Amino acid sequence: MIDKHFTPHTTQKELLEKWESLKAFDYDSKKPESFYTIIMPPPNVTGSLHMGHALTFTLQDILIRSKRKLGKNVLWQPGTDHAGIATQIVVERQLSQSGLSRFSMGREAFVQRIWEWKDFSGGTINNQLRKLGASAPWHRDCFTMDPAVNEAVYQVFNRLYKDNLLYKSKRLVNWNIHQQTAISDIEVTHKTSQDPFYFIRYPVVGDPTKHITIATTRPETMFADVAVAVHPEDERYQDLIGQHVTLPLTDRTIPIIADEWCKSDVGTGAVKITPGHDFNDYDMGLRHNLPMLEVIDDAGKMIFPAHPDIVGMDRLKAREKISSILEEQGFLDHIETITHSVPYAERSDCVIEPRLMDQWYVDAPRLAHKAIEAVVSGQTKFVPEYWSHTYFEWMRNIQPWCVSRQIWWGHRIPAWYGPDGKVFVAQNEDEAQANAAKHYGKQTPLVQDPDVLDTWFSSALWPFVTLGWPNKTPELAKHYPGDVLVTGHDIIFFWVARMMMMGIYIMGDVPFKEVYIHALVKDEKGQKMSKSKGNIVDPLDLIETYGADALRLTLALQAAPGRDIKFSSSRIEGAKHFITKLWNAARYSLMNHCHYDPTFDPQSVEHKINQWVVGKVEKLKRSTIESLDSYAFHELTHDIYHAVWGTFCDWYLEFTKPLLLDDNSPYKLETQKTTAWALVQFLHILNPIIPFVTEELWAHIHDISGLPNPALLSLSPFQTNSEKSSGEIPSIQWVIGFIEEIRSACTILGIPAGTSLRVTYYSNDSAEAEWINEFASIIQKMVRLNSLDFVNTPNAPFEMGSVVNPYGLGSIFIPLQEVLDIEKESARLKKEIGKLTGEKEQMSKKLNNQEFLNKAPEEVVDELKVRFSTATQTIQKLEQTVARFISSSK
RNA sequence: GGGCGGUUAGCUCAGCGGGAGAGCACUACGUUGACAUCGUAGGGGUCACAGGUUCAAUCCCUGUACCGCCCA
Repeated sequence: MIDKHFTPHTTQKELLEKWESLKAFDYDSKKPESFYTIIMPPPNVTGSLHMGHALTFTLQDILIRSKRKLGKNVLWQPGTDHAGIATQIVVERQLSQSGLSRFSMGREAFVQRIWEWKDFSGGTINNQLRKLGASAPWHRDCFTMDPAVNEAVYQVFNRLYKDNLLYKSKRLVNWNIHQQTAISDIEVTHKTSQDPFYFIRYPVVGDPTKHITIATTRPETMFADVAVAVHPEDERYQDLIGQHVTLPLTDRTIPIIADEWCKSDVGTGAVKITPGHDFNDYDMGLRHNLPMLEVIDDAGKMIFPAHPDIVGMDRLKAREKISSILEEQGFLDHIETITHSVPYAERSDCVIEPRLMDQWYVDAPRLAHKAIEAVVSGQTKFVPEYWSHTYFEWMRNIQPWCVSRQIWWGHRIPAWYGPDGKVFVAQNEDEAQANAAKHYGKQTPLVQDPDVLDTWFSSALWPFVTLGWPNKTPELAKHYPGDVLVTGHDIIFFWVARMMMMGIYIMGDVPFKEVYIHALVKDEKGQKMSKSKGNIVDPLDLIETYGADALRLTLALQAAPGRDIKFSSSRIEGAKHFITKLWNAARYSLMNHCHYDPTFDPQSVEHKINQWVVGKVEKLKRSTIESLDSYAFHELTHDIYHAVWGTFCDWYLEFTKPLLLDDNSPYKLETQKTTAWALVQFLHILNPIIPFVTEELWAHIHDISGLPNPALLSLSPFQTNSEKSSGEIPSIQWVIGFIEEIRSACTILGIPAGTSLRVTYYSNDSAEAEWINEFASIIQKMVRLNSLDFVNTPNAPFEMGSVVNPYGLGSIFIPLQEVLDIEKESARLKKEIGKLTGEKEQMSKKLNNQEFLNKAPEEVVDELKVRFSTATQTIQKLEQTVARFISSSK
């Protein structure tokens, strides 16, 4: 017999080893020609598993395991990402502890150091995913910095360059001072902040009595001012537009210009224009053909032509200093406090400094066009659909994508420069040299661009480079486009959009047919989990404490579209209890020799209770597949949860106890086989969600049933019997209601548990007579009755101290003599009458409404009529009883 | 400022045109030969507010309030 409790630890360990040694989930392209593909969004190679990973990979694994069991040749392509800046930051921090920096080490040694770190910690996350139960073909693992991927990245870079979709340009970029690199728009976050708002007087040229007062949060950048702008309709400044002002502390004069962008109600309505250090000003500078000046260097320090007193200072320190200089010299009008938003670098938490620089850009607006079309036309669908709005919103306003990064960890840009700065973009250095020789007419030394590519550049190619592109591999032919990309909404811009653009550009087809966007995992209070808040829940701790199955089940139960998951321990405890329940149901079945017979035909069963459970299980199997196809993970899991706990454990197993205990029952063997069959079906359905415990039980069932060692449950096909849908079995539903009715009455009346009950059912309905007769022993057992009789008359007699409970077409009669508390019973009946009367009134209102009868569908009207008459009869019966109580007690 | 989502039982959330649901928590009873990580039953909700559409609205539409997220 199997143990009393499921022990996740041992099972997980054993099964992981078994799956590994059997190469259970390895990919074989020769398998059936019906494919199912998910490309794993690659996690950071040196990262470790967090709750977001746990959710996304659990959902993907549920899809993959389900499709595998439904007979598809599945490919769940694993892989990891080099995560340029993030990884470099980690290694730089390690170095700084021993007083080193990347600059002191030099590029080659530093990159070598990162590779060492990658080799050391690189397997971690994949191993953690294995612990979660992820059934990926790990032998196909890919890394974004693999030589093959590097080749592909270079090829795409070259192709984009030749097609004029990639170019180098001097523009304003988001400069990360700490990392000394440019970053893209979406790596910048804006934080609301309260800061001083400086009002500064700029004297008007030619009229010493006049000045224009501008307001700014960044006075230190004034030395790069090239204009003052006002709104063209701002009445205060009409006479000044076109005139010039002297830039305080300098002898430069700059024009006053008019531009619609200016907001008259912010500050004084006049704003200084610094195209070299502000994005809005940069755009205005282009519109008005203004020069662009710089006063801050790449380390955030002030440079010439700033005031000599602040040159060399950090820009934030310089701000205070220049404010006091302005005040001394009488230019500072006053200072207010303003609430505004300040751009920060997401990863290093420092204020972004917009700077003018040469960077490589991908012409995203041109690539976006087809990527938008693909979603409009439905080639790629978002689930839930509304996320497409977010996608469209971003794609339609997309800016050129800055892809160069001034860091060392990543794909070095395949561009080489000649002595005169002429650029040679090539697949490799040899090719660049050859081109240079052709260009210069002789061998010429070249220098490779020092920058690397944005990590997302390689991630964007992931859906096809992992399949072998640019080689024409069988995998590429079979698995592109993939079926679905599963990810969180925070990643739509990063992954989805870029994969779409690159997939369509390179492959001529979308990278996936559907994008399933799931929620984010938050803490118990709904706050984002973060290290600084200290509210991180570690999925590995949860696996340790509750088991991987419990974690997976918890996440799946809560994965309703559009809602974030608030994670709490009470939830995962509930999931663990479910697993225990399943385990015990199996244990009980095996104790009762419910041996599994693979040749058993569930459609052949004769006992109604067996027919009933077969019908329920078949229905569950069908709904499971439907839920899966619509990514309704929570629906799927809830359905199974209630089928196992409610239908199977609470009713079926209790119902069949008398059949199993009676050695003479002609239905004993059938019931044993049905029980085992149902259990095995549950294991099949549950396997994709909770793979460990189901696999373990599957082995036990085969073992105890005397069957040979079976194939893994995870690899055993799951079949549905869609055409044979067993109809409802009305008798069982009736009996369940009957039992509930008696139990409820007993509890409400406070009947002591041990009271011996002799129940009689009064009805003149022949079907009900049959059902009572058929299920008498089962009912007696489940409600613990001493006897259950049937009398073929519609009305139960009135007897003082007895309960008469209307049920079905008749009445349940329970003599209680001295045990019954008349007061309680009257109260119970009156409450019931009140409730029913309310319902009845509402129904009669509808039934008296001619328009309802005319316009409502027939079945709705019919159903209401039935409910109305039932309620009417029940009320009548209840009122009779109450009336008798009253008359008897007088 | 623009966009998206949310407001349903004490808590966390399903449902989304025709009888208000689940899990957890709570109360009472219960060691009936799988399970106390359990069983049985019970209490608890003008489905944010105001209009509208409809025979019928928690569900659709409009507006208001509050909460959250994204973008500028």
